[in-house]
Amino acid sequence: MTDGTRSKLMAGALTTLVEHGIAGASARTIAAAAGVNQALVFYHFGTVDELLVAACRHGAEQRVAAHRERLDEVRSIRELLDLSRELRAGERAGGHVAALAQLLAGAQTHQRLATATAAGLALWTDEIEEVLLRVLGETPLAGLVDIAGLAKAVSAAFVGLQLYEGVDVAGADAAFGALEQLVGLVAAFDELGPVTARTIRSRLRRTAAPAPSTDRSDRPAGP
Amino acid sequence: MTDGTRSKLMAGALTTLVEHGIAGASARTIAAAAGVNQALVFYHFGTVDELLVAACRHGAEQRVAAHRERLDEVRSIRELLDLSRELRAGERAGGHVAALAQLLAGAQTHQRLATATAAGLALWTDEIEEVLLRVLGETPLAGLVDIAGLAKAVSAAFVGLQLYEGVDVAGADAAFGALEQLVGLVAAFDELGPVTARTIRSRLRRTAAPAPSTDRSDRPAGP
DNA sequence: GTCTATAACTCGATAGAC
DNA sequence: GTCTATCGAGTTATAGAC
Repeated sequence: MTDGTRSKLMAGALTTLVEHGIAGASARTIAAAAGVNQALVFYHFGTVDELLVAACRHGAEQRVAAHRERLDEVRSIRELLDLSRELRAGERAGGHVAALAQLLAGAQTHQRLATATAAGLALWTDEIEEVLLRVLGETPLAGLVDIAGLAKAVSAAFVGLQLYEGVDVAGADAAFGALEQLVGLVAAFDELGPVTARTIRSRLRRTAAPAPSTDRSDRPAGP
Repeated sequence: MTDGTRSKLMAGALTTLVEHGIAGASARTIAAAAGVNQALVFYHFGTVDELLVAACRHGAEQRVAAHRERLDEVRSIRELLDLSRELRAGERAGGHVAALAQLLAGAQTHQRLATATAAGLALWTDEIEEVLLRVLGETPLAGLVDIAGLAKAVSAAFVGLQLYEGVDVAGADAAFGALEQLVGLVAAFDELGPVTARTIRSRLRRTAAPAPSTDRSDRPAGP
């Protein structure tokens, strides 16, 4: 299951993206990382880009599947905070988001990669949306912000923070810290008595944003 | 001022990053975009990487300077929301954040670029931090979250959202929309009577996050 | 399926004329 | 400072032996 030249090449592609970036992801470096002959890239995938597309799909499915159980048992904002810390710690070792970031950078000027990365990211946003709905569903926030949009924002922001961490570790720590404080506030807000929450909710609703949309007209699109 | 081969090359480098990505930013393509001879890249900058470093620095300084006036006159969360919409609209045309995103992707595996992009990003985070301090200073939020960290998070998240927009425009719209609703809530919160705000503040303080740090031990660092 | 060999090309970088 | 010409290395991709 972990073997087979195709799998080795896809895994090699992902590690190459992390170690050499999208600019260094050539058929030769990938094949070297996979421990197979360079010509096999073209035999199995036709082009390097197609290998990257396959690797993106494969990697995203694998990672989401690996975390699904853990995601499904999140029931509160506090637990969500714990999980996000775990995910970040695991990411330091595995570098899966780092690979996605490189693919996303390459996708900006490459139609074929764009649809692939959009699909890969969608796997994450769908999962995150479910969790957010479960966790924020009973919160005053639920009626006031578009949870589906928020899930997308969270995914995209995480990629940006991952890139930032690559050039300024201390800065990224501070950034994550501030966001944790922010989420902690929402949790505290949630833990206020239901009466207080109801009061705040009605007062906010009077002054605040437009009603959240329930549209479903999203998904992929090329540049 | 806009002329001189050096300037043309730096401008050419930035447009090349947007149009061909970091993977396609070669001396030849950059020189073509700048309308000058390929050998001049090496005469003026020694290597392509050094040109990218210079372009990063030049571009960031130029963009921050171009927006400083506008940033300095932001006095409320609502105005901040308006400005962020303007910035995003301008970005669609100019692609300056898109270039930064490509540099950041390249920086993940390139020490020299890492310090340059970290410095470029720091120009933005410093500016954003000032604005956030001015706007959130009197808000209950000020004592509860680290504003410096929040500024870094905002910058990094914006880069991530820019990359996301490159592969899913509708998704990015939804993401930005949700974030606007969220910020709108903070604004509404801010506009509640001071008495209500005080009550909420004290209640939150009891259950919520740790005290914000005032540390200054951040800035650049290589991978 | 996997290997070697190689064609056709682009890359960074330099030498040298002007 | 700017140009042409070019070297050597690395690139995608294919042909053909095994």
